[in-house]
Amino acid sequence: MSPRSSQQLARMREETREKILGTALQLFARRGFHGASIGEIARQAGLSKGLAYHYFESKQAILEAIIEEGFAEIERMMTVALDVEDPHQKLVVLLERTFAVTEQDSEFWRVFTGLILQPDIWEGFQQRFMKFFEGVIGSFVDLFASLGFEDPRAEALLFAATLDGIMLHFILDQPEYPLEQVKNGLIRRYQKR
Amino acid sequence: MSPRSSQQLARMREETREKILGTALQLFARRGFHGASIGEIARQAGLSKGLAYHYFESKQAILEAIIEEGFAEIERMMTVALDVEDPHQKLVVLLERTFAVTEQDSEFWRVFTGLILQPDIWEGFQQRFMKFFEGVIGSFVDLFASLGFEDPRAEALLFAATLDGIMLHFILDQPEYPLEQVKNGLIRRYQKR
Amino acid sequence: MSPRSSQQLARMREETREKILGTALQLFARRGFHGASIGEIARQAGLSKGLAYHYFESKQAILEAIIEEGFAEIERMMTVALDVEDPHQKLVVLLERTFAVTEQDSEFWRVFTGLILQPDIWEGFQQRFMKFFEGVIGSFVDLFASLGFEDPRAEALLFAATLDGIMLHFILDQPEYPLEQVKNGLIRRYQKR
Amino acid sequence: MSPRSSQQLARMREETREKILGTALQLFARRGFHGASIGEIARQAGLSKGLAYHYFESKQAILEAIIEEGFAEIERMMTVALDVEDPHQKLVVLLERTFAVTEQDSEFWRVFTGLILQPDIWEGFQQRFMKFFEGVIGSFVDLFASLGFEDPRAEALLFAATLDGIMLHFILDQPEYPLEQVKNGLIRRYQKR
DNA sequence: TATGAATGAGCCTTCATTCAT
DNA sequence: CATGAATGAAGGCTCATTCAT
Repeated sequence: MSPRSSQQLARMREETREKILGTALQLFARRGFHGASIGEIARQAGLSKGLAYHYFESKQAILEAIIEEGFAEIERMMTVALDVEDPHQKLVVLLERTFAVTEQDSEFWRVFTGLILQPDIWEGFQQRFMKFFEGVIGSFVDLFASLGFEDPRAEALLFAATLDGIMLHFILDQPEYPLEQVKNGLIRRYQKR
Repeated sequence: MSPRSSQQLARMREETREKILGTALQLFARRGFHGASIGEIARQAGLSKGLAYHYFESKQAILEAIIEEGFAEIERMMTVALDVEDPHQKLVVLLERTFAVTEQDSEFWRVFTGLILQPDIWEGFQQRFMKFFEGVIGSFVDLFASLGFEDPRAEALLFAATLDGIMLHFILDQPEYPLEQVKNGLIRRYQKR
Repeated sequence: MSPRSSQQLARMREETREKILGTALQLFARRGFHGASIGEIARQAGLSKGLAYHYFESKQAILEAIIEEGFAEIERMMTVALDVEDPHQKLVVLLERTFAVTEQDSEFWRVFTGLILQPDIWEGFQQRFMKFFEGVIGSFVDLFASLGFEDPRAEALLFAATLDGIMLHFILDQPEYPLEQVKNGLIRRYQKR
Repeated sequence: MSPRSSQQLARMREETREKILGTALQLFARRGFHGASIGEIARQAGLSKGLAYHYFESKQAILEAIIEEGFAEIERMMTVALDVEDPHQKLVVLLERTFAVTEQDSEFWRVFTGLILQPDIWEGFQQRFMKFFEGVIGSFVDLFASLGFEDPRAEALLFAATLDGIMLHFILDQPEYPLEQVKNGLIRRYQKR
């Protein structure tokens, strides 16, 4: 009733929500969306199935929230790179941020990549993220243009593919993958010029 | 032994088998392994659920057959690249074959990538393919060594990531993705030296 | 913890559980374990198939619960006989109890005997009951020893066989079988001495 | 075409028939009627499913043939006992024959006992065998009457129960069960008088 | 907010049986 | 006589979702 207790309540709600989301992310990553069950998510999150449905109206809604929050964090982390003026510096910051995100949210990327590969599920998300990807490619093109590349679009596509390929390999090899070494290799490649 | 001409029988069996495998590939690609049902596969392949089980002992076995056949074809297509002596030429042939395989079997790659991302299902396949991937990376390292790279291992990792990233992007954008342009960009990059 | 009165809940659970077990016992008795289906059990018990699986994790588990509960009751009923000191009196009490159990739980005995005859299913239960049977035979041997039989082991085996044979015949002929008359015949046989 | 070859053919038919029946008996004994499948029977008998259906029109028919043949053999073996005049001698021969049959056809008895316990399947057989059982009990009554028992019917029931109980125990303990010892115990019991 | 009983559809799989050859 | 491809009906089991409390 008091503002204090309602604040506490809101915090608890938020904690439960995050608990569900975190557990679901783990299980989606391990078994895929169809392979993970709400029952297991609830049990592992330490709450009842019914309660899970108080927080999310469906399994699909849980997935949507995961993707939404994942992208919110990614955008948060990447905005830093946009402020850098010097193109060489910008590329370095961009790489550093990208690798940091990759490393930090590897479970999210696993789910996200799996999702994107499944037309049936991805369909509902597609439109929401189209602009995002186009924006990324666009800023890559601008970057490589200002770095003086002959064919900045081709280079941007290669660059994007390389980043996603690294992410994929990192997800799969996880603790063994030499992310740092690969990052430095990339930085060197674009500094040499 | 058999009252039916055994040749005719074998052909029928092979046709039905391929029909099941092809349909399953499509549906696994569209909905993922867990999302696709044997019922739908059978219906779309024009046969009864029971018959599908006459040909494959489980859903898992269908997936295994798909992966097995897919890799058989890939190995068939890639062996050509191994015969080329000149390193620059070899890299070009390698790229050409890789892109051809990517284009030809994009549905297979979609399923395969989705599979690799799902620890639960992948587990059973892992061992079978470990050697294959290690072999690929190994031959990439050799190639870049003979091309005179300072750190051929780092370059090989980047190269592999780039190829897989391109494959991923191609799968996702399919008819729009400028595969040819990207391929030429890559060839140019390694020819400049 | 629970929003429902937990007492009420426990009672409901127990009632549903017993309903399932009772119906399953009937159907296992009528059609055998493999011949009875969960669907039919559920329908006849007035609940959904899904709910049956909420209470028991498998058909096998239902059977196990039936056997477990059956034996619990039998042990409860037979312990009385153990307290009797005088051997003649003990044998009479033993017979009386045995025949009472036979009559009361004839459906259970039908299922149990069917089970014991099917190596595939019985396998999983064997160990659990070995000690029980050995104990029974052992106490029969002691009894006939204290009754002064020359070869108490041989007599115990015959006695056990007779009891099980009577049980079998009673199960099969049910309302017509002259259980009382047979019991008296047995008592007379061992009193004559 | 020649009488010789048609005889051969008949013998082959008979052999195949017996092969199916024998294999089915084994599997029914191990898994029960519902638990054994025609597919497994055919495979284990070394022939095709289709061929099995040339010999028996249904799974039920196989079971019927097993029971029919089993009883034919039992009747064949038991007729010897009927010729004996002296009651004491007759009882001994009867016991010896019974135990021989038990030992020789234990798999059959396992199936038969399991069958008799399952009202649903047994129903169809009941009438066919009612006379047989009544006849057996009747001859037991006569026997014990001529042996001078006060209540020959009660003794006959006990005797029958003992025999069936021994059979049950023998089936279950198989190689360990001291059949010989038990048989001698029984003979002694009835000789003492 | 929180629980867990309850449902019903659907999934993988098995199997008795039929039939073209 | 003999084969095995083919079917269709269950059967055991799972699971997203709802709902009374």
